[in-house]
Amino acid sequence: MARVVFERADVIPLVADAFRELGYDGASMSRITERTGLGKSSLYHFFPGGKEEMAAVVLADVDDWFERHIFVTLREGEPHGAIAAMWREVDRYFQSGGRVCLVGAFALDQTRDRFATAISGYFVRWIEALASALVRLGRSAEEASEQAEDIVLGIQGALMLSRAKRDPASFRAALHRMARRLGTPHHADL
Amino acid sequence: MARVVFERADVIPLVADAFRELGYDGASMSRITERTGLGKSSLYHFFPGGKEEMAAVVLADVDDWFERHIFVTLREGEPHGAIAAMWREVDRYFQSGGRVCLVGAFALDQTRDRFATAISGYFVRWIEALASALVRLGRSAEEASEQAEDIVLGIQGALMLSRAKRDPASFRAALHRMARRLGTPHHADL
DNA sequence: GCGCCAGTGTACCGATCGGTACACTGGCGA
DNA sequence: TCGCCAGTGTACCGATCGGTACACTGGCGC
Repeated sequence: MARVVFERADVIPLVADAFRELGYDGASMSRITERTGLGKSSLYHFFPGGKEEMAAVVLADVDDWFERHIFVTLREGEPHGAIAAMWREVDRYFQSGGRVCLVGAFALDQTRDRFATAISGYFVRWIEALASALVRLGRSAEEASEQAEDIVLGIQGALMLSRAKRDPASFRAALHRMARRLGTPHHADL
Repeated sequence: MARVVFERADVIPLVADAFRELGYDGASMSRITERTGLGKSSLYHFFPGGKEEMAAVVLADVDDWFERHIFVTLREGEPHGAIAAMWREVDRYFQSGGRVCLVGAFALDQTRDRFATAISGYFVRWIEALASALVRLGRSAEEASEQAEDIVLGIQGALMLSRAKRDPASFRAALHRMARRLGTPHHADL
């Protein structure tokens, strides 16, 4: 009787998808169970703290992904290349508009208050990292941080709008326009 | 014994606030009850269809507000004035970043699927109305609709970001930058 | 002055919520 | 080979979910 056995690292992305698509309140234990294929006992084995711990871990995992794939490069890499890489990674991570931002989703309702520092930290660090790359490109600190904020806010808005219109393709188009507006090189095929 | 008696029109904005702040799933009947001050019986009296009808009515009410205060003017008014009015009304409606967009909140999770046409219609009509004003300003149809999409998406993103950062003031700042980017006159004091 | 009915409060329904208890299975290290 | 323990399934808990039933109140139209 071949039984499927998971370990924690396998489970996190599955739980993340459930929260991302359903929201914190919409993701009931039974729905998480359905989507992940794990029973409640397995879920509570990995996350003794229950739903709240699941969400916290998932949030930290998302943050870690962005930190490693985008923020670090933005802070330390060659700015033009780092920004071009950001466009690529953002498009990839959000599956060209097929996926919404978990952090953004949590930010909108009262869930924000449970995870306030994680949520604001994610956005603040993204903006600061991007601004630092822009500063290294010669822009003033003020201009850089305004532009960085506009980009991050634009990505979130583009995700929401493409989902609202059921038009994932509009996400990529918006990404292209933002890249052009920023005035840094980017891959035409993104 | 002075008892408070509501009528339907009074109740809609109260229910709207509950959904806006809690999301569809987060807004349980008991929480709607607390926030509105109405008992369940009164709520079901006004909305026999329950939660789903409440959300549908509230969505239609928001749509109607934007249609009357923003979209109509955008479609038919003098373009510069109409766009300037849009900035003002948007800032007012969203209480300078103190309030999130109900339609956007519903768009992110599975709630979108319940109210798909209402949600996409709201954004599509906003974008088209704004684009029409820009066309009347002499911009090409393509340029106008791209710029309109960027503005609407930017407003949504700015709302989300200001809430995530707990920094309502950043919403106004983002609004100002968008207005400047659009290149149409707007009130400096918004 | 009286009847109607919009609006309300209270009590209740079965279903689902998040969470716990506990017995079990099977692969891996000693 | 055997014991341990990470991982699992099943059954259950009280609380809360969305929704219903029904009696009541009081202002407005006649």
